Amino acid sequence: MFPTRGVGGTTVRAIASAADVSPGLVLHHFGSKEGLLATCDRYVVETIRRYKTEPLADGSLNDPGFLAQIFSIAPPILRYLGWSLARGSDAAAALFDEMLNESVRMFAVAEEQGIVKPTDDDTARAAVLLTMQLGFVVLHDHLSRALDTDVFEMDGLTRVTALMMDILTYGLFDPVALQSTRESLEAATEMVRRERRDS
Amino acid sequence: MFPTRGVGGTTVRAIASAADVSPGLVLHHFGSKEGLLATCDRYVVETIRRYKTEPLADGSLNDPGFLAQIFSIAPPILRYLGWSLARGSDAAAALFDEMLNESVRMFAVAEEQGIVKPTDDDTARAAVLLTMQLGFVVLHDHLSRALDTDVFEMDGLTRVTALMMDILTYGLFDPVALQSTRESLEAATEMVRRERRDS
DNA sequence: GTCTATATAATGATAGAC
DNA sequence: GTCTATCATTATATAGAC
Repeated sequence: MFPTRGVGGTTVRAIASAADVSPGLVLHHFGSKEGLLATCDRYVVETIRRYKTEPLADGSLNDPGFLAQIFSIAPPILRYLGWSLARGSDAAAALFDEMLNESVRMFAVAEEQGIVKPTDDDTARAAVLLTMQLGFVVLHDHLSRALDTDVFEMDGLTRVTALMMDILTYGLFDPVALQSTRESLEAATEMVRRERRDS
Repeated sequence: MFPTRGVGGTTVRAIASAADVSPGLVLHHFGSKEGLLATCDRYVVETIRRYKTEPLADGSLNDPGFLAQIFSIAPPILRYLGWSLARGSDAAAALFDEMLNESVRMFAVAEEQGIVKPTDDDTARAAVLLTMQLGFVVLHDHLSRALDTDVFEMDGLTRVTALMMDILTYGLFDPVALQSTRESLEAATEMVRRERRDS
């Protein structure tokens, strides 16, 4: 209910009623609404941790059995994760950081093997990549609307993953565009710096 | 205040106090808290629309003067946009759809020019790309933490944009990994389909 | 563990004066 | 346009019985 109605929009009463217990019991267990929220955050993050972190972090979705499991639990868990990541819960932040470390480590290995080209900015590259990969988890609603499929259900998830891997493998922008973007960025930065210096 | 404290956590009183007016006046103007929220949503989306949509949608950041402007207004606007996109406001959804259309159109042109290779799934590719590009807007907090810079400020924004363009131009995964991922996905999908058929 | 009943506090919204 | 005062509602949380 939290991702759907928001934390303010989700009342203890509604939770209790959905669980077919009294509001008092909910508070008795979790201490407070905040306590319940934190427990939910931890539960979801733990679940994902348990089902392995790497597949999302490095894109190496390579075990069919594992994937099949993912498919079955995915929708509600992913929905909550996206929401949790967006609001910046402690648990989600910790998970993000773990995934980033994992990713950096794997890139270091891949670089050594000459599979990816080295950068002078590894952490940043891995971090940007991670936000790109997690983008669809957070924006699943918009993506689902655009594709007219629930991207957290098996078919949608497969389709999106394949598309994403393809983009991240071959790229799709023109090198010329990249160059001109770089130049524009530099020019703009200079422009602003000068303005700021002058004032 | 909405992106920072959430809609439930932002009271009309707090808003009024920040604006140095009475709570009554706020409600008098916007009718209700919901009304104010919707107005904020529209304002931000309108602002972005005015400062052009394309740069985010297609990555063609090519006008230094425009970029310089963006830098100056970016932080609060982008923060609100990310939040708005994540909670799925109507205004943000509309903006997403517009950006997607724009992107699809540009890809069609680019394909004709042979700059990007054709796909059998254009809309989906553009949509996935868009969620990847917007990922950092929604996850800016985590990215900023990882890079130890505010990615909505000029320097961070420049750095992230350059990195993202690079990834989207040259890619960085190994084609071998792509192939094995595809096979795994297919195998997993088959596995689940069989299971579902049997039960 | 579970419920009912209740305390307390805070919120969105309204009414009416200036 | 703007304020003050206030209402009515609703929410979280507590206390105590079973």
